[in-house]
Amino acid sequence: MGAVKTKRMPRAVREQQMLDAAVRTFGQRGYMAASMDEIAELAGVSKPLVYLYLNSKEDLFTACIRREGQALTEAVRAGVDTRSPADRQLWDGLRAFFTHTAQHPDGWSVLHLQARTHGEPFAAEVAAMRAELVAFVTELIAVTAREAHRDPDLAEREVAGLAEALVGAAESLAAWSNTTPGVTAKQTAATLMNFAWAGLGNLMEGRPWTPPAGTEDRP
Amino acid sequence: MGAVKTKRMPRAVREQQMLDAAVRTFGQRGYMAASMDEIAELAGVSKPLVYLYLNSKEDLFTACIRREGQALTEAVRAGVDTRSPADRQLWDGLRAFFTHTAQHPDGWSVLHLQARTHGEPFAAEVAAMRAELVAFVTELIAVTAREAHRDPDLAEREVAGLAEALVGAAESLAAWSNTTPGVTAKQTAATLMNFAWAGLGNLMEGRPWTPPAGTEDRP
Amino acid sequence: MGAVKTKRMPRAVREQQMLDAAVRTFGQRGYMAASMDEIAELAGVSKPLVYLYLNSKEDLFTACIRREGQALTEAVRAGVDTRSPADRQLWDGLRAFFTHTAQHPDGWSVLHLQARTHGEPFAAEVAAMRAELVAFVTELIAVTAREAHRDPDLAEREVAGLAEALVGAAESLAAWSNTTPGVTAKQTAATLMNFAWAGLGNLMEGRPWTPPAGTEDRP
Amino acid sequence: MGAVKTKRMPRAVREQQMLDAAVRTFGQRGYMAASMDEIAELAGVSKPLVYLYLNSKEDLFTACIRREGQALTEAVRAGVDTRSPADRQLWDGLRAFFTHTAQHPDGWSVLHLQARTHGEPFAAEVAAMRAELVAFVTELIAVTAREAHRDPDLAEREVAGLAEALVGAAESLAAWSNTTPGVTAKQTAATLMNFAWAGLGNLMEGRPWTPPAGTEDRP
DNA sequence: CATGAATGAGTTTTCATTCAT
DNA sequence: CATGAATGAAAACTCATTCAT
Repeated sequence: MGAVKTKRMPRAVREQQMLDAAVRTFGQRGYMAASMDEIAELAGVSKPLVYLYLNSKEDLFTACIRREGQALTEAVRAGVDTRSPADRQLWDGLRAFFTHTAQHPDGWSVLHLQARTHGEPFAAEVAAMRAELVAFVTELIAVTAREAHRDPDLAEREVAGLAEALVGAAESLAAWSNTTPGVTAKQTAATLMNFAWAGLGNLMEGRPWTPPAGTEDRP
Repeated sequence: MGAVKTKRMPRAVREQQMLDAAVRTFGQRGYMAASMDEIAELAGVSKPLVYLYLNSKEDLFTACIRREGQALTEAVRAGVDTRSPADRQLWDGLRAFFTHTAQHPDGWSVLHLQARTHGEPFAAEVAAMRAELVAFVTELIAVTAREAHRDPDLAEREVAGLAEALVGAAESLAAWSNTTPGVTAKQTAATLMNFAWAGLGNLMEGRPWTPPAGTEDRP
Repeated sequence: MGAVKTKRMPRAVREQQMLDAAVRTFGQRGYMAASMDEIAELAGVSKPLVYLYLNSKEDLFTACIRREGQALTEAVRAGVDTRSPADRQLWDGLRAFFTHTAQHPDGWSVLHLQARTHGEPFAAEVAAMRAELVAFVTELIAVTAREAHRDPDLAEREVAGLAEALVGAAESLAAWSNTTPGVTAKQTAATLMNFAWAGLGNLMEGRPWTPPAGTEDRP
Repeated sequence: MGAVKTKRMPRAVREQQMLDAAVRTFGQRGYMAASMDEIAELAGVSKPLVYLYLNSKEDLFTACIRREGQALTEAVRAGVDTRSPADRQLWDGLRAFFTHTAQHPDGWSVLHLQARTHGEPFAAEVAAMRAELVAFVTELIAVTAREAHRDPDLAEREVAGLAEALVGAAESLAAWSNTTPGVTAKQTAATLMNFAWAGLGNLMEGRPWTPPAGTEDRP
C-alpha cells in the first residue's frame, strides 16, 4: 500500500502546496476564471482547508503575488554583485530576470498579467515590487550619470522615465522570449542590453555595446 | 435640463453608445468582472437590447477590441509621414501613440491589459494589431540599417527583438505616463526616443538624440 | 423588379401563412422551444403583425391545434361513407387517417405530441377533437353490437374502453408507420384492421379479417 | 410536528428526494416549463445542490427517465411468469403495467409524454425501454403463431405491426384509465385483453376471450 | 485536523410582448 | 397597414463561502 493520500503534513508544507496549485491555476486560467474548487483539487486538499489557511480568494491571490514577487526579486538580487560597474550590474540583472521568468511562466503570468488586470488590492501589491526593480535601475542610471558628471542635466523625472522604459522593455521581452521558440534568456538579455546601452543610433553606426569580460554564467 | 432618457435612436447610434459603455466598463473592471448589467445601465439601455445588437459578452468584447485597435492604429498612421527619414517617422509615431493612449485610457486598458489576459478569442485579435505596429518599427530599423550598410550583421531575429523591445517600452511608458501626473505625451515620446535612438551609454556621454527640425505639433 | 417581398396580402391569406409557419415550427421544435421570432421569420412577416392577427403565443398555438384538428377530422369524415357496413366504415376511416397523418407530419406532431404535453388550455382543445373520433368509433362498435343482438351484455364503459384502445392503437401506429421506412398507409390500416376486428386469437387460428370488396383507393 | 427542514442527509437520500421532485414537476409541468427553481424548492434543497448532484437539467431529466423506466420494466417483469402460456403472460403483463402506471402517474407522464416530445437525448432513452416491451410482446405473438403452425404466413413486419398496435393501445389505455374515474387496472387489462386476443369481430359474435384460471391477484 | 453537505447572491442569456413611427 | 426599437421577467447555471460532524 503506497501513500495514496499523504495526510497530516505540517501546515507550512500544506500552504506551499496550495500556493503552488494557486499560482498554476491563476497563471493559466486568470484570476476570475480560476475557481477555488479547482485550486483545492489540484492541491489535493479539501476546500475548507484552503479557507482555513488562506482566508479567501483575494487573500490567496495576494499571497501568490507576494510569493512570486519575492522569488523574482531575490533571483535578480542574487544575480547582481553591487560592487560591479553599472553596465555589468544591469547585464547580470537582466540575465537573472529573463532566466527566472522563463523558468516560472505561471508565476510571471500572475505578476505581469493577472495582478495588473484585476484592480486595486492586487495592482498595488505588484506595483510595490515593481517599484523596487525600477528603483534599482534608476539608481544604476543615476550612478552612471554622476560618474560621467552628467548629474545636473538629467532631471529626476527624465531618469525615472528612462528606467521605466528599460523595465517595460524587459517585461515585454520576457513574454516575447517565452513564446518565441529558440530564444535563450542570455540572447534576450544581450538584445536588450544592446538596445538600452548603445541605442539604435549607435548600433546602426556599428558601435554596439560589448558585454564586459568575465560575464559567463556563474555556477 | 437635458434629455435624461433619450429614446428610439437608430441602431448605429445605439451601438456606439453601447461600445462606449463597454469599453469603459471593461477597461476599468476587467473583462470578467464587468457585468452585462452594468454595461447596459451605463449605456442607458436594457440588457436585451445589448444582446440584440451585440450578441454576447464575447462578441461585445471583441467589438470593443476591434474598434479601439483600429482607432489606435489609425491615429498612429495618421501621425506619420512615410516619406520622412526613419527617426522622424519613429518620433512622429511615438507622439501620436502616446497622445492617443493618453486620451483613451480605457481603450488602452482594454487593448493592453484585458484583451491579452483573457485567452484565445481575444489575444489573437489584439496580437494581430500589435503585429502591425511591430512590423512598422521593424521596417524602420531595417531601413536604417540598410542605409548604414549594416544589413549583413543584424540577424533578422535580432531586429525583431529590438523592435519588440521598443514597442514594449512604449507600451509600458503609456501606462506610466497615464498614471504619473504632469507628464505630457510629448515628453514621454522624447524620453523614449532618446533611450531608443541614442541609448543610455550615449546619453551618459552627453550625446543625446536630437529631435529633427520641424517637429512641432501639427495643427 | 420582381416581387421580392409580397406585400399587402389580404388578411386571411397572411393568417394562413402564419399558421403554416407556426405548425411547422411547433411541430418540429415543440411548443416551448419554438420562438415567435422564428415563426414570424418563417412566415415572412414582422413579429408585431403576428401579434396583431393572432394575439399571443397561446392563441397562435390554439389556432394551430384547431386548424390541424379540423383538417384531420374532415379528412377522416370525407373518407367514410356512413351508409357502408361498420367494418367497411372503420377500414375506410383508418385508411384516411393514416394517409392524412403521413402527409401532414408536423400537424400530427402538434396534435398528438405537443398539444398533449403542454397543459390545460391545449390538452382540452385536442381532447375535444379526439373525443369526436372516439365517439365515431364507439358508435360503430355499438351499432355492430346491436345488430348482433349483443347490446345488453356490453356495458357502455366496456365499449368506451374498446374504442379508446382502437384509437390509441391507431395513433401509435401513425407514429410507427411514419418512422418505419417502407410501410404504406394502406398496409398499416390493414394491420390494425386485422388486429382489431379479428383479434390475435383468430389470426393465430388462420381466420383473419378480410377486407370487404370494393375497398380500393378512391380517386 | 414533523421535521420541517431535515438537514444534512447523505447524498444518496438527497438524490432520491430530488428525483422524486423532478419526476413530479416534469410530469405535471412538462420538461421545458419545469424550472430548476421549482424542482429544488419541491425537493426542499437549494438549486446549487441539485446541480452539484445531478449536473444539469438535461442530466436530471435523463436520470428521471431512467429511474422511472427501470421501475416500470421491473414491475412488468415481476408480474409475468415466463413459463406460463402466452395469453396468460400477456394478461399478467398488462395487469402489472396498468397497475404500475396507475400508481405512478407522473412517472408515466414523464415516460410516455415528456420524454418523447423533447428530442434526441431523451427520445432515444425511452425508445430503448419501449423496444424491450415491444420485443417481449413480439415474442409472445411469434410463439403463439409457431404453436399454431402459423409461422410461415405471418411476415416479420406484420408481427412487428401487431405488437406495436398492442403496445400503443396499452399506452393509450393507461392514460385513459388514469383519467376515467372508477376504472380499475384489472378492468382495463381485461378490456384490452379481450380486444387484442378475441378481436372485435369475435366479441360481437359473443365469443370473448376468457381469462385463464388461477388469474387472481397475487398476494 | 479535515471534510461532506449546503447555500445566497450573482452571472449570462432568452423570450413573449409592446410602443412610436 | 407594417415595422424597427425597446424591455420586464425569468431561465439555467456557477461560485465563493460556511457549518456540523
